[in-house]
Amino acid sequence: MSLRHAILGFLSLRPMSGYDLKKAFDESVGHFWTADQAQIYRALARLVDDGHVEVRTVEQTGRPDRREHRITEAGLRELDGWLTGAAEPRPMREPFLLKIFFAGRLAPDDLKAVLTRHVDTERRRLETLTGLADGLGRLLAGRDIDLPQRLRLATLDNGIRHTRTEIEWADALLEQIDPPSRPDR
Amino acid sequence: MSLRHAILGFLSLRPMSGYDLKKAFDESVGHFWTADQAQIYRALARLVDDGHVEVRTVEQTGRPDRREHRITEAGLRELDGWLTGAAEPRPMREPFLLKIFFAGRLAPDDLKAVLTRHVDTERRRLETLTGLADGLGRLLAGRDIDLPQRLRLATLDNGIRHTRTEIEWADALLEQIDPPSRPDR
DNA sequence: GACATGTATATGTGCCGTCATATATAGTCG
DNA sequence: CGACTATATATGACGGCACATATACATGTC
Repeated sequence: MSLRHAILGFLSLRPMSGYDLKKAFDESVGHFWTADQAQIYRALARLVDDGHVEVRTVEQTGRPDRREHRITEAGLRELDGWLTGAAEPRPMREPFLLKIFFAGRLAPDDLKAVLTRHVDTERRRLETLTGLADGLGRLLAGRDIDLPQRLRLATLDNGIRHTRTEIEWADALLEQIDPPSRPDR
Repeated sequence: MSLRHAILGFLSLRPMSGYDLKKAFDESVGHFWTADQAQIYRALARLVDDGHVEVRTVEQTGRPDRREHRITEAGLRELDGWLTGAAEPRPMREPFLLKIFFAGRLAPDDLKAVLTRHVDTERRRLETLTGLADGLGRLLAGRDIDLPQRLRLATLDNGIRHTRTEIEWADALLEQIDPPSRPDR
């Protein structure tokens, strides 16, 4: 569902080919959304069928021709409807919490290992995200940041906050199940 | 993928029918995992094929017969492998962040409305979760809580923390884009 | 008496996503 | 020279998941 709307979102910024879109997804929303290449092309075909997008072939020399997709008026209306509309109820699925829910049968050391590995993964993710944020921060330093840019930064901030929360939670849980031994009073 | 493992998790606690499993999903992990009824039956069939689960029909009078599923030794090994194994790289997909990413084209009031509605939704979710936690807290008050129970509470705590984080983030963003007017000095 | 709800299992259909693969050319690296 | 990467689009196969629907009986409600 959302994939088509995401594509409309990108096409509202500028006309793009499927190839462009794949790069745009990976480079700009990659930290919270992944899109499969094959699926992008199929979604584009569907958007054209629905009249939300128009295509024209741009011939190129030395490289394959591009199929440039441009959003239509109907497509813009559809996009705005999605943007302002209610959130489609997304099915929550947290595989890691599922593991924790059933991890009572594990040996304590195995459980600790699972949690420690999780913290490591999340720490690495946090570094990636703060790295991205720092990079953008330096790039934009001084200038006044407009609303669209501010919103893009906000999506990054969201990831950073949730990653920090996840690390804090896992650390707290680790301490709970494996209290650091204390000298008796 | 995870659905079969989640089912193995439940069956490691006690033998269950598909109907039991559906209720177990909705009642105990419903706040972070949803499972479709049809999919549960298909997953069970597959688990039986793979030798991870055994079935026997329990005849009942006055109500339909139950097909009781019991985890096998191979199933337990599979479960433990999943529990201790590396997290399968789950594709991140945050539809709301996608909206925010493209929401720069909205009129400021529409954007504020989207964010405000989101905060409301998350606040309601927070109330649900804290309600659940309080209920469990009262139920377990005084007794000593064993590890499996502690882990189940931890999954709830995870949801509460992330929901709080989401609310804080959205509130901060709202203030950023709509600074409360201040009297001039 | 009709209708809804609970118990219980199962199939059909269609969408979406992932992975593999095909095709064609230009440039780069060892 | 051969292998790999980048540019660019497209299809086939397969699996998971959601939603609708079917069946059957008991009990509770208006």
